[in-house]
Amino acid sequence: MHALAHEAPLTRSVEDYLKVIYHLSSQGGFAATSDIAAMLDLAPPSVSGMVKRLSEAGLIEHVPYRGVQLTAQGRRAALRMIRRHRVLETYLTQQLGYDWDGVHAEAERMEHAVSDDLIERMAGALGDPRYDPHGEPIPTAALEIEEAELVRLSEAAVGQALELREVATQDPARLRYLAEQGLTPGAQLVVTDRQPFNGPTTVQLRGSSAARVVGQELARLLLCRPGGGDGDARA
Amino acid sequence: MHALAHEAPLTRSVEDYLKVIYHLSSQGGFAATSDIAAMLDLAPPSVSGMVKRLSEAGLIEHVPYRGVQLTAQGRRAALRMIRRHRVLETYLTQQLGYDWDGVHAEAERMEHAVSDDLIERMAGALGDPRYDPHGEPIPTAALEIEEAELVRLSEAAVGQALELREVATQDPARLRYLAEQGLTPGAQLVVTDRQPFNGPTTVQLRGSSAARVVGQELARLLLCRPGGGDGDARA
DNA sequence: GTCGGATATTAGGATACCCTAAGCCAGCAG
DNA sequence: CTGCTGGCTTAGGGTATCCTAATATCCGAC
Repeated sequence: MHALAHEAPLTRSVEDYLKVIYHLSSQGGFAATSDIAAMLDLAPPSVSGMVKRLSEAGLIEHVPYRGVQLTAQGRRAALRMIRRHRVLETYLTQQLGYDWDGVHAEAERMEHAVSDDLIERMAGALGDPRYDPHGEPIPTAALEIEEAELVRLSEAAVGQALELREVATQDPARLRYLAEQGLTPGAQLVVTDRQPFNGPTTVQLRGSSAARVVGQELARLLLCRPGGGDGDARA
Repeated sequence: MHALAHEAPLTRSVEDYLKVIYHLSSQGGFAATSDIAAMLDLAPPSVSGMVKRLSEAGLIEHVPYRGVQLTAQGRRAALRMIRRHRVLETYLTQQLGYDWDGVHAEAERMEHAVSDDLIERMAGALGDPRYDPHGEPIPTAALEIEEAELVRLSEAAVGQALELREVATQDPARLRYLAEQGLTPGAQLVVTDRQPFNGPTTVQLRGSSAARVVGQELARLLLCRPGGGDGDARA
């Protein structure tokens, strides 16, 4: 009989913690408290305190001096916030004229305030979108999320054809620059060159037949699906 | 040199207090702390504490044992919240299919979370509406609000032609019932009868040629403009 | 003109969250 | 295998908001 069925509603802080823990632990297993602190711009002791509360609430598992991981319950709560955020970003962009680089902050505040009902209405009005403006997959209402096999542009082999799928930053300046370069989700590209020692990657943009040189920092943010759309791609 | 130009951003609680103080003091001069407590569903001492902070912040004037009034600054902050709330209600109703009786709670939460920019985008998308779904006037972006001369249906003279302008409640059950009766803003009506001793008012609905009997409690919520629309009305 | 009850305020405490400063632990350097 | 350093946690405060219980004030009834 569902032990903690009626949890108290989560506070804004808790929702934010869960979201960053989700992101930090999505690759490796544990999220370090100092990384959580850095992401939320808090002092590490504040995180230790919250970590205790979260693990008492059954939302995370804490291994002292190692880090934290989400429980199933915590993961659900995190995915719910991610769905909210991404639906909001998509709605604000498509319906209210926000730019993809300015929409993050607004969604960040709204995601704590709106009802699930509103989110579903927005999603419905948009035809249940599967990706947000940055190309990130939107969890379904049932909180299932697509786990795509994406490679960072910084690691793609020279000669490979790719489709740009995700731009993994919310920084407005970087987003604006990348958009100017035509590097938005859906862009078809071929890696034509990479300089050694973490040097820049050069890509050919299909459609515009233009070349772009992308430094390593930005190339790491560009998540691509191999075999982009045409050319020799077959697989 | 604008003394307190850069006030700290107001908290949600403060925003809520200012809004109810605005409503409570809009008629008479002072809002009583017990009335504020009742409206916000708080214990009176909590209000006393907040009242002290608000008056230190220059948002209200407090006369001990009498009540509070908004300062010019507090009034501006209250009107800003009222604009936000009413724009949100209008947007949610017109763009996302909310009913006029269900929209209040959603707007109540969102009004604390969204940016002014979003409010103006929503207002723009709606063509800068002047009234919300309940007929209440929406303050302009410059925070000017229409002060209409409205009479309560419960006090209108028998025989008078009226236009229903505002429905002064947010209670979903009452709103739903009134909508079923065709009593929504814009309805044209004529008072045909009133029973004594705070008895019900009977109105004739133009257009539907139907009669409605409205008890005193509800009739007090229906704010009307005299000389409704047609018939002998000329003024 | 004083008493009593309603209303308001002060006193004292709880919670959730944040911080800085001080102490603890794990694992690598030697 | 010992000691140091950096990351983590505990200790101790601070703010904002709420509460209950106790006290103060106002005002109409008599």
